[in-house]
Amino acid sequence: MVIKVFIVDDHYMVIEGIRSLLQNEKSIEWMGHAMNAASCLAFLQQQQPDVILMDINLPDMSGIDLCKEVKMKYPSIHIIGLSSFNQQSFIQKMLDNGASGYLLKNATREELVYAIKTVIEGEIFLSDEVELTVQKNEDSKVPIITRREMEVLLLIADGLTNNEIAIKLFISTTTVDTHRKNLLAKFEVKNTASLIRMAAQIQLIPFIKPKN
Amino acid sequence: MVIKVFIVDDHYMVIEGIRSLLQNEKSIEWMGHAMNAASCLAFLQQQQPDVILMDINLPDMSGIDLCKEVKMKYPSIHIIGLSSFNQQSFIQKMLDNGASGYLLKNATREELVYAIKTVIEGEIFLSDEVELTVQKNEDSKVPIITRREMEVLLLIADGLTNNEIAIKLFISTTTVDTHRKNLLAKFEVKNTASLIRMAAQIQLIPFIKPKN
DNA sequence: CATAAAATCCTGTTTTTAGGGGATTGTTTT
DNA sequence: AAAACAATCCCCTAAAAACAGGATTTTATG
Repeated sequence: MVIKVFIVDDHYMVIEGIRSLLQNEKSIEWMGHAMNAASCLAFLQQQQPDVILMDINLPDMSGIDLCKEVKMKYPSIHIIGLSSFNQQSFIQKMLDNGASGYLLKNATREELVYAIKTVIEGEIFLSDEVELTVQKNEDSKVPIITRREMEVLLLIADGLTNNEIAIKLFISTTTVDTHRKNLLAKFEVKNTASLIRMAAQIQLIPFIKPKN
Repeated sequence: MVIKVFIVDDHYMVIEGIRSLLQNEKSIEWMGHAMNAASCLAFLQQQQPDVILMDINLPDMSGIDLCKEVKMKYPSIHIIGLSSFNQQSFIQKMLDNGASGYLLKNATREELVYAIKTVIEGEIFLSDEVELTVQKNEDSKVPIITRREMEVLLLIADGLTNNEIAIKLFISTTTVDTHRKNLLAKFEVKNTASLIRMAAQIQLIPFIKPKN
């Protein structure tokens, strides 16, 4: 049985690289590619692959969200996350959203083929380096914050003081301070600098700074 | 005349992708690849290509520094920067260090070939999108900070206070405060939160937090 | 060698955060 | 219905950062 593979990545060179790596594999059929989430979903309405290799960073939607949506609509498709970074937070989220594996972009042909064959069997595949990270950073879990805390976090990142945030949200400064304290506690950091850094790294803070 | 091309990238899939894209180009000869700066430099001691496609993010040394070193030792080699991100700061630094062009990883075969042929002529090649960014973000210029300011910035991002930084760097707390003031001024922000956010977004702060 | 830039240090004041305690009202969730 | 959570508010203290306005020494660089 031939395994039908589809890829979603916004880097043409990566698509081409994977295609090239797979072209001599008789047991794998290349179905094509999409360069964003929208065209991926459009493609899936026509045909369904067995495995999707999905980049984490897409222009229109994060791979994490796309993964969730695809698994909801087509539960039988196996998804392998794909990215350059060995970021435990992303890997965890992908797996939580139904992904069957995670592959780094410096993987070899052998790893790639093995990953596809593993997830088809219903098993989980993780790159060697990824597994190490998952074990190593087991303690550094992504904090669960509330909606209000998120609002406050974003305003802190925008450079507002507690007082300015209070005015903006029509609440007392002491309330803002409490939210801030909770954020520091949940992120297990002791000041704003570390808080913003962590939040930026796990991509809680959007890149484009909205003008007020 | 055949153009000899070499590539330095730590992502196997990108190497394979470029190789695949170039394999039918008769005017281009594939010399091979390196997956880090060290093996690139080792290779150059044996043979010299005409063009090097160089990733910005390498495991052992930044592409920006490697670019400088290569151009110093082998001025006749043309270097094209390669990365996933359309980051004006990196592009500028690469060009300052002697690169002849900058290509995004979502470039097509045509762009890739055109880029190689352009830089061989001694001209500068920039991806279309890159050129747009260079123009678009002309106002939001990347601040030029000194080495010491960079050290302080990283320690701030690590969550250290001025006093802790002072102890670490064997300088006075007031000096750290001055560096901090200069950082705020150069980034045109008014507090630490905005500073760290901006620094994280232009990728001045490394992802993997070094353990002290 | 002269000038500019970088790195160092200082004295203040004001504002903002961090840390330690609370407490009350709703809203989920079990 | 009780427990857990979210969101709101309060007091107090100490530490840290931001703001202002200096100065000196070292290190590059034309």
